[in-house]
Amino acid sequence: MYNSVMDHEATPRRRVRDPEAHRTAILEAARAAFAERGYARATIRDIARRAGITHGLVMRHFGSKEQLFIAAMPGPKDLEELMPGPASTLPERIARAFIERMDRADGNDPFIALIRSAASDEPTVAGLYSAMRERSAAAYRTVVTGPDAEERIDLLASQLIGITFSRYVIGSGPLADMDSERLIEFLSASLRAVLQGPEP
Amino acid sequence: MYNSVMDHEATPRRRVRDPEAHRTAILEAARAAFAERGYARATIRDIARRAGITHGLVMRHFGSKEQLFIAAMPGPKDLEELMPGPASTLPERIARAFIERMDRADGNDPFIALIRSAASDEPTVAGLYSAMRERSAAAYRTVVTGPDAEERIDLLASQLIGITFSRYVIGSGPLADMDSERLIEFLSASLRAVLQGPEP
DNA sequence: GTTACTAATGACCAACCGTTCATTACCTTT
DNA sequence: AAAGGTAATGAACGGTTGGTCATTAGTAAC
Repeated sequence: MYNSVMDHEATPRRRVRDPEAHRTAILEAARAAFAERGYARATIRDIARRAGITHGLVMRHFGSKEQLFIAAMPGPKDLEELMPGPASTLPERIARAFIERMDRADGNDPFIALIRSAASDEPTVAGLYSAMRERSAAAYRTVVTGPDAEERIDLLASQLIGITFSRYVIGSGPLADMDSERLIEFLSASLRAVLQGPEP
Repeated sequence: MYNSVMDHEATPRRRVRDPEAHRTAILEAARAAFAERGYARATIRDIARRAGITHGLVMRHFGSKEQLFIAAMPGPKDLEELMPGPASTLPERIARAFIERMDRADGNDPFIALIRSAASDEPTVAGLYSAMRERSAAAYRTVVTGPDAEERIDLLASQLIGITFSRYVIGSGPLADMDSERLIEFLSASLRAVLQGPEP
């Protein structure tokens, strides 16, 4: 009477006792679920289903949905990989590092999962963008000079954010289908314009 | 026993009979709620509370949450305003039209509300970006020529998307604080680089 | 074979959601 | 003043969610 939904299966589930394997399976399933549905719409029951276990076990391993999200998502290290430190030939290096890393990432990549999750949850999206911007600033502050350096760096980050959504979040259309090398060329030209500033 | 949540108030609510005023109040409240919490997390009860009426009345006026969302959000006209048709001096006109329109918009602007909603809901974000891209293509296809015109247009759209998130969704940091005129100059230079393509 | 430990299960709960609908109160028309 | 129409209310419902917990079943040690 209380719960009209079947929360059980017809035949009792065969028990597999393997906590470590289950833990990693949950993390993988969580990344996929958060990426597909976003944090708010992803459910623990769905994550458990993907991992081939019950939702009670997910709670046992990670305590709460939020702790599971934190455990599944990447830390600052991944951002460092995306935007490596100062380089002499700036635009090309920045463009190449970003595009090549993102193009290589598969569906289970934690950074891709974070970006897709961010598209569905407000606190997450704010955190992601501030992280990307802060990382851009930390990486390029020493090589981007001038009185408006901070603004140029922010414009740089905004370009990366725009590419990210068009190519990796939506995942279809001309930009998504574009060859990596040509995209890097275009992005380099565009970043150079931003870093050099508006010249007549 | 069935519903443990209080769905009523202690003293009966004083009834105000004004369907038109209520309708517009609901639409305003809906834009605010969707912008703040995203489509999925926004609730009809909260929208009704903001509008000063009951959630039953929201259902009466708009039938369902989805229909309310559609009614509250802007149509293609707003995108036309954001990205006007072909112009001779492309980058400057594109940059100016976009930035000036967005900077002018207040918190209740339907387009701002749509963008903020998109940051919290997956179907919405996909719809928004495809709309922005299609509008970019329709607006600039006749003036952007060459074999890779579609890709350049898509890159243009991605830059607008990136600026949108950094400046208008997050709303803080160097790019958000930047003077409109300087931003237009920077964006023009960046768009020119994309539209002209990578030249050595 | 028995015991002890704990991984794993699944029934249950409280809260909240969108939606429905009988009831009520306001306003206009007679 | 009575009636009719309908704007507005709020109780109820079915469904889903994150979280709890008593029970069960694998497994290793003795």
